[in-house]
Amino acid sequence: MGIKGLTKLIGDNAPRAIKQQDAKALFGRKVAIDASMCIYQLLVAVRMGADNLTNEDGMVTSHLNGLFYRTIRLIELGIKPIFVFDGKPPSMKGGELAKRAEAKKAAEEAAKKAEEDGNLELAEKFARRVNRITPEMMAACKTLVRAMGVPAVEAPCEAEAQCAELVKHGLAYATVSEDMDSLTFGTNKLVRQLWSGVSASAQKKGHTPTEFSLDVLLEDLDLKMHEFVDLCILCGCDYVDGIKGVGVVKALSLMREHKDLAKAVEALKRLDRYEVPDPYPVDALREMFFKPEITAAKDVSLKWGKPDEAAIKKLMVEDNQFDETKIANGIKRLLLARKTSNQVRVDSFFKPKSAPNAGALAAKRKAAALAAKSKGKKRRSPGLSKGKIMKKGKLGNK
DNA sequence: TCTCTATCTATAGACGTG
DNA sequence: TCACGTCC
DNA sequence: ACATATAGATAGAG
Repeated sequence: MGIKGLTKLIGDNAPRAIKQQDAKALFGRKVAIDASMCIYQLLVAVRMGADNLTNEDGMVTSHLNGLFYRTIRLIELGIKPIFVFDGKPPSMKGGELAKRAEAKKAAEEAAKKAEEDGNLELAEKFARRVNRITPEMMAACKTLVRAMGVPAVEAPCEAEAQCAELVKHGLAYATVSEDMDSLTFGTNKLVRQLWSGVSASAQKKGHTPTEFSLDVLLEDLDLKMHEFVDLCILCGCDYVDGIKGVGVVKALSLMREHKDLAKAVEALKRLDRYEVPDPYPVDALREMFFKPEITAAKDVSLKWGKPDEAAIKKLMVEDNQFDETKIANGIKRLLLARKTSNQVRVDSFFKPKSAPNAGALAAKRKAAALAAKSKGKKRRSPGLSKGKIMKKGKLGNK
């Protein structure tokens, strides 16, 4: 998912656009969270052996557990979350890409894909995915966060695109997701791995939230937004496969040369050692990022209210058999934390920490090696302790 | 030899307890 | 503080 | 979604 190799491209060519910082740096900020991604993560991770946690009816509840505690922690950190939920899957992901762009070739393409199991596989995966996370599960998540006094936004289509809309219009400071195509959708700030810096247990693992800045990245890559979107498509995205032999580096140089996806693709087609997906509907692909189906920011209202204690208990304890004492404790924490979150952010308080530049990946590795040797006690960067702790963890697991 | 891509492989949540 | 077991 | 997705490491192509 996302854009193939984009993280590396940014790390190598626009390291200024990447900042590693403590979750505390988001104090007082509103953040638009890609709820589906968050829920997927929880479903994967929270299990007893092979099975998820379930209620007495056998319905999965792993995601509720995580969502409950994560929301509490965010509020405790003074961060104002907005959970944004996916709507219907975009038509282009269902293999209908061609249908919209070149209706004639749709059938042909489907057949071809069945043979070489390119996009079709992706489509199947997507369908399976939708089946596993039931509408009831999503509904329960919305009920929970709303009961906790946190807004839940239902996107008409992709949550990523909706998050970007909220950020573009100042309703949120950043999108929280692991998916790099948030940037392609035009969010100016993207925070990845937020959860690493949120829960007490995750913080120990040494990971830090990473903030990407679109404006800086465009400046340092010397690309206009539309050229950046073209670049992302060329690298391979959710809507079209990449081209074999063309990675981020080649894609960037192609964009530098041609300044235009259509021209770059034409150039590749002329060299017959590249297999360009056919059809390659440039305009329709661009439209997926520039005109995604979203609810306009002006039609979205966000309210952070007082937790509805009874509603939380009904959902968690009565309907899903969570431990009453634990839930009560959580609610207590939530109520207490609300005082903190009502404080106003004072920007001057948050000095730009000159973060250990997450950027130049190669440089980082070198630095780590060097640091290991000299053991100088400069700033204790998360990167340093990370290595240690992770090694320990690895041994412990085995 | 070097740069870039393709391929392989390890890892995965949050909390309380002892 | 860490590693582990449990959460539903 | 541990019957997967991702990122970092490394092998290998050009």
